Amino acid sequence: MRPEHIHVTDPPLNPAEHQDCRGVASVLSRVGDKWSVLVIMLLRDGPRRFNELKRMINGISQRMLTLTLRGLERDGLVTRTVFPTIPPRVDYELTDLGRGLAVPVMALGEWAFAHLPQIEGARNDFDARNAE
Amino acid sequence: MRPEHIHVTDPPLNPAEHQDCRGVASVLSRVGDKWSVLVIMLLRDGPRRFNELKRMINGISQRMLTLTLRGLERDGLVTRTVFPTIPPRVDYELTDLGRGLAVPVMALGEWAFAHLPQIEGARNDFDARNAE
DNA sequence: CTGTATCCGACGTGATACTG
DNA sequence: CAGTATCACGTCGGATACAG
Repeated sequence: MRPEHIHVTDPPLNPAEHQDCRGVASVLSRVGDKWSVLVIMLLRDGPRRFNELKRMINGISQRMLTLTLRGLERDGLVTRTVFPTIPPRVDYELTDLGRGLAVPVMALGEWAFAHLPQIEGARNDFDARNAE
Repeated sequence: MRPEHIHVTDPPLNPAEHQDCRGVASVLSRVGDKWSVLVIMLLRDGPRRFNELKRMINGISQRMLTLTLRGLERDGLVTRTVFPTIPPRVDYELTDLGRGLAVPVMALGEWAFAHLPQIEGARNDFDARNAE
């Protein structure tokens, strides 16, 4: 979920750029992980409770939802507010940063959705050629 | 990406939408993997040979470069052309599809770059609070 | 030069059981 | 309800050796 050391081009890269590269990669890897984007999209409509999210994402385990939300919270993309009631209630809500991230992610998602046929076609062709 | 194609709500989800969701996720996961985006960015300036890429991405193993390029080729994002010379020469080049993907990926990358300070700040705060 | 084959450790993910 | 703890398994990525 959080790959460090990403890449190091030879001489033409100063330490500052190197840091940036790793940082950007860490954000990209968050987008690529299995549940984060899904959670962000669900939170765009407003705050949600833990089990509410769990039910909406049919198929996620309690453990992975917790880990995903912790990761998003750590990056400042989501806030976690606990209501000290019984039974306990915890709301998760997108921060401004999280809503900002949602914009380019949506663009990427829409591109993916629009070109899914092409990509899946290419995969089928490739697999067919490879199977010969 | 439209919400209805992202989340997997419980009853209100037909098989077709579910397929779309998985497809989009597979594209997102490609963006999140360790080397693919980097390779795509390097290929934006034109075709490159295998070892040329390997040298540019100091730190990638031969194995991972091969696997990454195969994956990109399979998805129709990159073409692989072999020159039957001695020694052999193989050129990799972005397809139109690949160049198209580069656009939203760049947007995401620029957002990440611009907000890196905020994200890293949030991480530090979170880790500091957690360390208490 | 451009790969493939193999081994291995690290990590991500899920299932299950337990707690405040 | 909202987690934490533990285990088990599969995949990912790197190192190395070898091949066409």
